[in-house]
Amino acid sequence: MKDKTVAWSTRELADLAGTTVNAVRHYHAIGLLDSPERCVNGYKQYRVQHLVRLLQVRRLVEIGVPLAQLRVDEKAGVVVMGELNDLEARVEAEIERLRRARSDIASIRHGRAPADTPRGFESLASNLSEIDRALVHVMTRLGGGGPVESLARMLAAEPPELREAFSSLGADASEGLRGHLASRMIAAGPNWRSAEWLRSTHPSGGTPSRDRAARRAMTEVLRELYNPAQLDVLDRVESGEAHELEEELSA
Amino acid sequence: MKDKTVAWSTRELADLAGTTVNAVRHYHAIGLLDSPERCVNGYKQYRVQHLVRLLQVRRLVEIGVPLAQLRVDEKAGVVVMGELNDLEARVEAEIERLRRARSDIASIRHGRAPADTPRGFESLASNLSEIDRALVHVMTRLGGGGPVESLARMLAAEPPELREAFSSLGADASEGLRGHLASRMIAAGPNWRSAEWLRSTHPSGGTPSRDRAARRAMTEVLRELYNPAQLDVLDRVESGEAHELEEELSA
DNA sequence: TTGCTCCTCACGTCACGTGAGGTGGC
DNA sequence: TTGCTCCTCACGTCACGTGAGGTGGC
Repeated sequence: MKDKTVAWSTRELADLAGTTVNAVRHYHAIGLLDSPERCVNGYKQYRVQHLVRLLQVRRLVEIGVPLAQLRVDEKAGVVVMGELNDLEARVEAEIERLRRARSDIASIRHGRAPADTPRGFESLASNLSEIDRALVHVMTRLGGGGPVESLARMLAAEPPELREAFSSLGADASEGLRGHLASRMIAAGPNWRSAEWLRSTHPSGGTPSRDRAARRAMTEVLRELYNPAQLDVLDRVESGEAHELEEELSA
Repeated sequence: MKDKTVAWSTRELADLAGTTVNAVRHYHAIGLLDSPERCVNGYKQYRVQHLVRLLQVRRLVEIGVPLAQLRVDEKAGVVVMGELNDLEARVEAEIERLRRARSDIASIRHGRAPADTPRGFESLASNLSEIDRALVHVMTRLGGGGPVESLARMLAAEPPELREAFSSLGADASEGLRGHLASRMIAAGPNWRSAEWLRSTHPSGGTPSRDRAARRAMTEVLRELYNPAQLDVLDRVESGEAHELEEELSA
């Protein structure tokens, strides 16, 4: 019979294995660690077998194996019930997700943009009104996370004084003012505040019903964010652009 | 007064924002999303303001901001209560952790090693007995995650037939057999089955009491894993090596 | 009447962490 | 007696997911 001169308490075992007493107790609760003998006062007396088992479990946890995939076999010890293949794929996917997050955070910090700025607009966001930012949020999302660069380019190309003029246009702006602003916006290039972008970037990004819902939502959002005069200007810009396109084609 | 011709149900809102109805309800529960008006039948009627708010929250969740750090201000919208600096550091640390995990998984798969093999032993583990693997587990952990290469080198240098001879040594092996095996092991190079490694790799890796506990644990583990004959051989190897060292020094 | 969508609780998940309340040896 | 360590429940965490049980319009 072996001597049993040395035994470890829960804390000692946890320290030796570089983990916590709560983790040890948790592994007992889910059956990954056998109950050790008790001292007269009820204290647990862990031995080498428990330390080895605990180290095996901890190592598997370290590489990301879910505890639910572990079984204990009397002779084989701890057995993993899943494929390392799948585990590696999950870890890989998670790394990719976090890499994107880190890159986005860095861009947001670098561009001094609001924390919720969508990807691709970090350097532009600080120049936008809250309303325009809200529209960008909606557009990028309704675009299905698709090509966001064309929208960013249009935004970057918009002259600041023109953006300011549009943003501050009163709901009761005169016919002349509206017409003038519309002409300036047509001359300045393509209009980004338009559901047109949705049609171009994802002609059929999802199911037809999803597309329809997205376009209807876009129209609703424009109607909510801008006042009647601004909406009128946007209408004129859109039909004006269409008119220009026609002229170009017939030329 | 604005027309209210269009409103979205919970599912429609969730679909537009690319999330789930449960997430939307959760944001209501923790006060991140205002309750919308209800239709006569009790159905929720979400509007543009809710969509914008939801998109802001989702974007912040995407980059990893904990929901507990979000507050809603009537005019400023969603406000982040933490530093992006800290967030970036946390994400960075998590990426590093997962990278190590991925790299370890790849090594384990490549070396066809058991899933719980400690880092650095992936290519050696398949040649070890369960008992030797258990010892490696304990040693790497008690070494405090320190320089594991010297141990791996000693293991790699051990001739397979010698390892086999030691592993299969019966508890009642004769004096002659034990002496012979000890000589062969001394000749083969430094002995890895020894608490000596602990002393060399971390002369003071933690507090003195932690060091003492680690060495005592190591001794206990050896006594549990190997039989009396094997332990006797290990003793002889250790004192023999000391003897050799002495001779070397006096020469 | 059947299916479909919506609603509101209440409880589950995952790997532990955090007290609460009590014991035992110095 | 005070401090310290150990013990066992029971409940908390985080961001939702999952039924259960009921309603309303076609």
